[in-house]
Amino acid sequence: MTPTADAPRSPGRPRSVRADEAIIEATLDLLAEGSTIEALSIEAIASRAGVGKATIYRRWPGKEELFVDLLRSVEPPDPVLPGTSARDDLVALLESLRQRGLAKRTSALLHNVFSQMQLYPKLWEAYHATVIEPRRRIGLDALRRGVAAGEIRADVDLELLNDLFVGPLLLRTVIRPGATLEPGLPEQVVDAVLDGVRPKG
Amino acid sequence: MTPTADAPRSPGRPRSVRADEAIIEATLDLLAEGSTIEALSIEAIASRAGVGKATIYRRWPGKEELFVDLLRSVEPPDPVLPGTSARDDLVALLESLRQRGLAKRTSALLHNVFSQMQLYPKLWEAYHATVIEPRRRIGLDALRRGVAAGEIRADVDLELLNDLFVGPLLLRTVIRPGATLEPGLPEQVVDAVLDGVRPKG
Amino acid sequence: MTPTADAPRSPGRPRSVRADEAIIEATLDLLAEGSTIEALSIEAIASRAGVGKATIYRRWPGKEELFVDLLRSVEPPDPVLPGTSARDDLVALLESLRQRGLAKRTSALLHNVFSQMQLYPKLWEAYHATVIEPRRRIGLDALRRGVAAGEIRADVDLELLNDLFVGPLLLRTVIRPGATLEPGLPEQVVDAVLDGVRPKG
Amino acid sequence: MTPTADAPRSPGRPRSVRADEAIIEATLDLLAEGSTIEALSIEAIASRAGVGKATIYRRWPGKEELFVDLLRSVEPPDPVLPGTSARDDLVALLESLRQRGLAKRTSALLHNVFSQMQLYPKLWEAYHATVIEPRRRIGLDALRRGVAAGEIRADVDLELLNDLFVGPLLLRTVIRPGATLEPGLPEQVVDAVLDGVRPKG
DNA sequence: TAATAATCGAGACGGTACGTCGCGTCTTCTG
DNA sequence: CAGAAGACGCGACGTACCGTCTCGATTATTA
Repeated sequence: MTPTADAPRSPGRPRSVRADEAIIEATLDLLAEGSTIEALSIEAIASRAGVGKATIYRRWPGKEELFVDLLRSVEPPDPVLPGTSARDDLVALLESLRQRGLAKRTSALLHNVFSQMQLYPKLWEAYHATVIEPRRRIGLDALRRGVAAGEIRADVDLELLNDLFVGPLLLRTVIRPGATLEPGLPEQVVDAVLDGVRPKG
Repeated sequence: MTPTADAPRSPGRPRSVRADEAIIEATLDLLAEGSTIEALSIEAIASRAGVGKATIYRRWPGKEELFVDLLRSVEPPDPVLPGTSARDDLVALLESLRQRGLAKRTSALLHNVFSQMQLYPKLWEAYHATVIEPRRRIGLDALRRGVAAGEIRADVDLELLNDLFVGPLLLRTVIRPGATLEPGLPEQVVDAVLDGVRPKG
Repeated sequence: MTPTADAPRSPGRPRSVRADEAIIEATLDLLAEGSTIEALSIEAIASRAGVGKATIYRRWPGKEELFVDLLRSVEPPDPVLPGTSARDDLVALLESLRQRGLAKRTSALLHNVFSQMQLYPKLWEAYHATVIEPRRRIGLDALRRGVAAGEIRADVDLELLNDLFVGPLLLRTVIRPGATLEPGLPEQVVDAVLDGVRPKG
Repeated sequence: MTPTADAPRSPGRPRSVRADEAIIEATLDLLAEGSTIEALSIEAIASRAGVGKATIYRRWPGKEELFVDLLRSVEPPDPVLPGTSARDDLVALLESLRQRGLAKRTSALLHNVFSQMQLYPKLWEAYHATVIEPRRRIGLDALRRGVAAGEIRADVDLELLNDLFVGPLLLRTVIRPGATLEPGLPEQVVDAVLDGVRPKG
């Protein structure tokens, strides 16, 4: 993950750890001060970090890659599912989404970067591949187990079903920031989708 | 809405409607050709539109404001619901969302602009108030009629239910822009949420 | 000379004399405030004069032509030569040059415009044709009369001779602006060139 | 003189000498092609020189300062006088003036830049001190030797006499560009001023 | 211990786009 | 008609960053 991963030890002066830290620190500082990604120039980072521009480019190909590393470092770990039932797994999954949504709202940095991420294709793709997709896969696995266990109908498109569960949370977090993310939300969503909303009988 | 809204008629030559259109058209063209917003320079728009840069800056303070107007200009009109049943209404509502997602241009634009807008609270609020909220209200009304008609359980949170229907479509359009939006999707979503996904019996 | 010269009286609303005056006045004001010709935009003149730009362009094709009129209005009249002798005529001619040189030094406007004139070919040519050339012709005529009267050798190139007389004055006025232009200068120059500077006998 | 004068060696990549030369060369080219100074944009110079605009602005604050340096760079070296006689010295001096006037580039440049310079007193003074004054001094020395050798009357104001010799050449070069600067001109001027133009006897 | 080699801060390089200003022309409405 | 007002397409302004490229000066490892 970090740019100074262990290598076969090459000759010459090694990369400065102080520079690594100074770059990261300067970037976080500038983001915390409210800079947009667009306004956050490599030149500004280098200047703030007291570092040459080339020192940054030596570590990352561009702005976006730097942010990918930055984002991954603050992303919470994948949720661990209880495995007791499909319902429990789905609730746990949505709960972790909810927690992140809450964190996102409290962390200026996260909010700042998240909302701009889609403008930077490489950044978005990297985030998609390393964060969103794995988590989607976890959800699909849980659904498959649910089908196998007879908890979920076998004739439903699981991709769609997954979106059915995740959609509302993501909508409230990303599309409609400010919406409520109250504690019971995951259960509500899961039960509504599992049971349907037609009157019984 | 448009920059040349009706005014008390100021002196001097009036803004050219042809220029208005040329700018909008050029921007949509460039976006449709795959330009990201950050790669979409005012200079390129002006050149493509056959218009001076100042003519653009005379209308909008910057790129962001231009995109908000653009967004509104491509926004399809509110859907007309058949009113035959809650299911039909919801399908019609989601179908209009799907159509919007399909329009390649519109989708690229939505995808690009949505996040940017969140950085400008007032602009986001304006868009929210004039586009998102009315449509949400239409959905909520349909759901209320469904409850009254006995098609939907009375004990469900309608706000949440609305998100349940809309979430998947928005997720696929905005969050996961490459995802499929096949013709039957609205029906699938509506039926899945109405019926639930537990095995029958 | 003025833009509103007498004409065959055309139909429609006549040119406003107030506008004429306002334009001239505004230009002189701006020059007096120290604006360079370059910084003196038509836009600034129009704004200062409370006049539309088209009103200026209706009178003069461009900036330079406006200045030509302005310059001519402050240029002293051609000198009247006594005609008593070639020497007297030349002294009178150079005296008028000297007077203008003195005026140029005292008038910020003249100094300002003169020193920039050469940058504006049309302005310079117009000035050359209407001011410099006629005065040169007057000098040449005086020289020819001197030759005819036997005061000046017949084998001298009169064009060159004229430059010999005028050169020093122009040099001190234009090229070396701080140089002295003391009262007796014209006589000194004329006598030196007429008599030569070799020791007598 | 050049913008890259010897300095205590500052950190960072040093200014490119190739860029220096390319800028100077491009400007001279454009001037030689007949561009007026006002038509000579920094953008055109940069483009012609294959250089970024910033590279020019890094060296000179603006157009004016660039031209001063240019002027000095094309200024021919001070003439070497034969010393055989005052007449020979003066002819040599004027010949060097004539040569300078003939160089098409230099002439165009001189004509264009001279006046501009007068608007910037310090720049003018610098040019005066380093170019004009030394050359004037050379002329004055030659005249003094002429007086000492009995070639020139002792009662003439040498300052004025110098202007008498130099004036015509400068007039034709700077004030009346396009005038003839034929080969024999220096001799003609020197002889005319030395001998006077009154009929002999 | 010396040579070698990759690093460091610094800053110049050729570019692209920025947002502004003025050009000279062209509408619009008002006198 | 001419007036002012001001928008139009155009092109240059001077600035900010881009990502790359020298510089002289440090550090390490290898010989």
